[in-house]
Amino acid sequence: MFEFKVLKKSQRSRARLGILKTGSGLVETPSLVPVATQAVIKTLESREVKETKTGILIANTFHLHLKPGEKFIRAAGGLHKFMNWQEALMTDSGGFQVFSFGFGKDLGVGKLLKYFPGRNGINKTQINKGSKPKFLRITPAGVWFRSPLDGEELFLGPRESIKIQEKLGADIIFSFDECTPPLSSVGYVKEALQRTHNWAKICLKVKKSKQAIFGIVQGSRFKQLRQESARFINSRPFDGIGIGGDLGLTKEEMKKILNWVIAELDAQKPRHLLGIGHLGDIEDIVKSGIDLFDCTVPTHYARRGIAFVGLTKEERLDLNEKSFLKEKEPLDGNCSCFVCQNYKRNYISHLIRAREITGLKLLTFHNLYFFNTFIEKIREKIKNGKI
RNA sequence: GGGCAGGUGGCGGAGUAGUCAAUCGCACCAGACUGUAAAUCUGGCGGCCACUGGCCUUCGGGGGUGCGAAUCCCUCCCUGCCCA
Repeated sequence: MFEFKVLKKSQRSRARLGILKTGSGLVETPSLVPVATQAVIKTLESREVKETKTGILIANTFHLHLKPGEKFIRAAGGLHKFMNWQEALMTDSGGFQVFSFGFGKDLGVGKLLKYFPGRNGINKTQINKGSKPKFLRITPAGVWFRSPLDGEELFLGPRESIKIQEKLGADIIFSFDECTPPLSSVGYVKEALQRTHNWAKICLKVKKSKQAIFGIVQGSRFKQLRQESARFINSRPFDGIGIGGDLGLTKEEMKKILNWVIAELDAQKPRHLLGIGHLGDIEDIVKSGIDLFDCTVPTHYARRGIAFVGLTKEERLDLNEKSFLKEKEPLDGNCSCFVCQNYKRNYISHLIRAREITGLKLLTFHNLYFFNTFIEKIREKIKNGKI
């Protein structure tokens, strides 16, 4: 069962308020989708995740295929049962790993580039037509990876990804794509886009389950390719649209790219922006018309000791700093999360500095609650016609 | 009282005459992290400045020998271990 309903469209932007109905539960949109790569929000158990106002998670095909293997998860009754998460659930297809274990690893870059031409010895374009990553082999049929666990070769293509995702049994699955790096030439991206589109067709064809499936738009920072990809993916019978790949060098460029893509999409389909979601990005992407977005920032930063706080503008506290040992207030005086109601900065800082895992847990809990509350307010703003 | 070992920057610990303001680790400070990497990466870390360089003050205290010492000599103080 899958249904998406737009409840309200903003008059001031492309922002919209919606509701996503899955077999496992309702999700109010716009919504953050916290990342549970290994079928867990690191440091939290499912009941705690729910207490952070999270209603949907995304797990990862590639990682769960490697460990423990989809057959164990299927035998356990599927991901929901396996991880005791009865709410909505997505699985990412493994397409991002084509980038992160491929060119991303070779060049030591993320999908958002902080390097600029001429600096750090990196030129703007390093991936040209015919370029090949060192550690994996991209073929028209799919991708040969080397297992990061034992070095064994393994093949993941559209068929494999869908079969695995069917066994994992999330409510929403993604088509297998190639996430291109931010240093790609137009020639390379064109080539990769061919593959991604071809794989999208195969994914639709081989899927037998009743799971909803989202196609993924690629095309990097190139207008023609983004538009072409958006039209293509939009024209296929996907239940929703994912937008992936790199989104330029600046926030302005990201907005521009989202506008190119979203202008081509049917309004009734949900749009999921893959891997973006710093606090400072959220309002912008929502205004661009994004309904769902997954991001590791709240959870990943938590494990670096960073708490996100602040009523109006984003502030970060680095609890590694010794000075917090003196502070007797909660992380955020305006936050009503369990952590802010019960623990103070001094103690959390101590836990982080002492490398106690509970510190990571408290920050993870707070950050997720904080992000979800932030987005709740954005939904409120759409409802009230403010954005 | 005697013997041995040793005292280096916040801590641990290199260096044992010039290339030493002094390797390195920890701690500390600053920055980074966007379809996850359980704690990572980058930079700084004596002071001052006209800061791709220069100046000043440092290697337990004091005094020597050298053109030149954290490094050699004398002396004092302190620490650890062993003997009495």
